[in-house]
Amino acid sequence: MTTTSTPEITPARRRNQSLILEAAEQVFARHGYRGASIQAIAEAAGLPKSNVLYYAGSKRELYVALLERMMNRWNAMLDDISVDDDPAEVIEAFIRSKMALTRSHPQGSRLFAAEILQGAPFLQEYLRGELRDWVESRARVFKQWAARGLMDAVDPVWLIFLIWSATQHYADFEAQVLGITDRTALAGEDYQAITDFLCRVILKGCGIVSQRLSE
Amino acid sequence: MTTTSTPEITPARRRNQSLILEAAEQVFARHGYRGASIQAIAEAAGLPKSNVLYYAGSKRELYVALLERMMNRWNAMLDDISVDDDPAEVIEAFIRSKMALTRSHPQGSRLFAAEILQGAPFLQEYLRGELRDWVESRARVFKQWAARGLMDAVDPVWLIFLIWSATQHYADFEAQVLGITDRTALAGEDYQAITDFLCRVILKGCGIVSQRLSE
DNA sequence: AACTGGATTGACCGATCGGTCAGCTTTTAG
DNA sequence: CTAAAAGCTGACCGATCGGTCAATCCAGTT
Repeated sequence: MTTTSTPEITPARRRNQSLILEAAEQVFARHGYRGASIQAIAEAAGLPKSNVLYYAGSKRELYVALLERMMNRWNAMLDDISVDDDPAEVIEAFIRSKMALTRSHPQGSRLFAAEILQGAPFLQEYLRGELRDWVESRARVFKQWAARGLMDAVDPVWLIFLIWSATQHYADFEAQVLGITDRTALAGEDYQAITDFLCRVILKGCGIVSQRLSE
Repeated sequence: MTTTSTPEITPARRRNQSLILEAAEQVFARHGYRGASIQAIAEAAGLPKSNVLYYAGSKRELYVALLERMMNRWNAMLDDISVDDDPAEVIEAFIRSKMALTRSHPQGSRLFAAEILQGAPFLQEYLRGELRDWVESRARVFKQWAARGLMDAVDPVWLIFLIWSATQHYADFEAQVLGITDRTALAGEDYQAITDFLCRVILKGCGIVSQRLSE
């Protein structure tokens, strides 16, 4: 009620909350919901366990807050499309923005993967609601493009899953990618090369001719 | 005495070991190493906790045994190739066998994913050794094919990751796939359609002309 | 100086964790 | 048959789990 209007409400509060969120995202992503312990999160944040619970409320609330933050990032990426758009542009932008999300928020991506791996107990509703609707609306446009001869008549849903999986892979399986390529981290140019590769193969593979991707 | 006329060496032993392995694979895949509890495994197997430990020895031993079983399945899939082989045949067989593994052993695939998600603490050596060698040998052949004009000059390692991720997705993200497609399980014809889709898009996307994939 | 309301944390709770072990039952060997 | 071996499991152990709480701390305000 009696909110201090103009200045900073709580200087240290935001800092600690941010510390906790980042630490929790890391631990939940690595060990899943059950495997994560508040003690481990507290140590990663450099705070006592009680302080983590003071800000987070409970383990469940903390986990849900992290999922919501990640789904907001995800939703911010999903803009609408129309039949009159250029398939090449739309699908390339789709691949690039998904890859950018994977790259900018690898922990969040892995958190999402861990949630799905354990059967999506907290995201069932989102998957069967919002996300399904979004996929179906895209699928309809893809089919219209195919009918107009702008791309091959591939199943749009499998295509969307292909793009999701191929990009998501570089967050979820980072340990494998780094181990096999003998790196300690993927550089910006690596992400650039991978994104270009995926755009090229997927667009060509679906018979989408792009005037912007020369070669 | 009059129990079995069949000459099995250990009747109940194999049965219980099998029960435990299947139950453990399910629980480890869902909740990761730390999140899995022996109690949960025991309940899934329908045995008392002590009995699980009697056969498994320890949680770690059980987990390692499951990883080894899965890596054996994986290795059984990896046959050698030569420059003189047909790229279309080899890569299509690659996609199909990887998809068959995903389909026949989804729990094992998810177990592998959970292991990689937590930073591959038990599989580091395998990834940086055997598997890296295998990828590099394949990569060399792919490059030779490209030099001979049999396929586009794409980076072979990104291509291998594309195939792995696109197929692995249908085990690891099964909950998402089922939620979005409004199914309770993927049917055999679904797997058939997805596999055909992936072969078609990836082969075409890499500029590999196959005489067997008509249309 | 006294007051105050949020921030902080050590101590503690019952539940569950992985693992041990003594003792029971069942199977096998002689 | 008996005895030894193997299979099995309830009871229990110290450690850790998520969570609570009372006590303390601290920056403003009066």
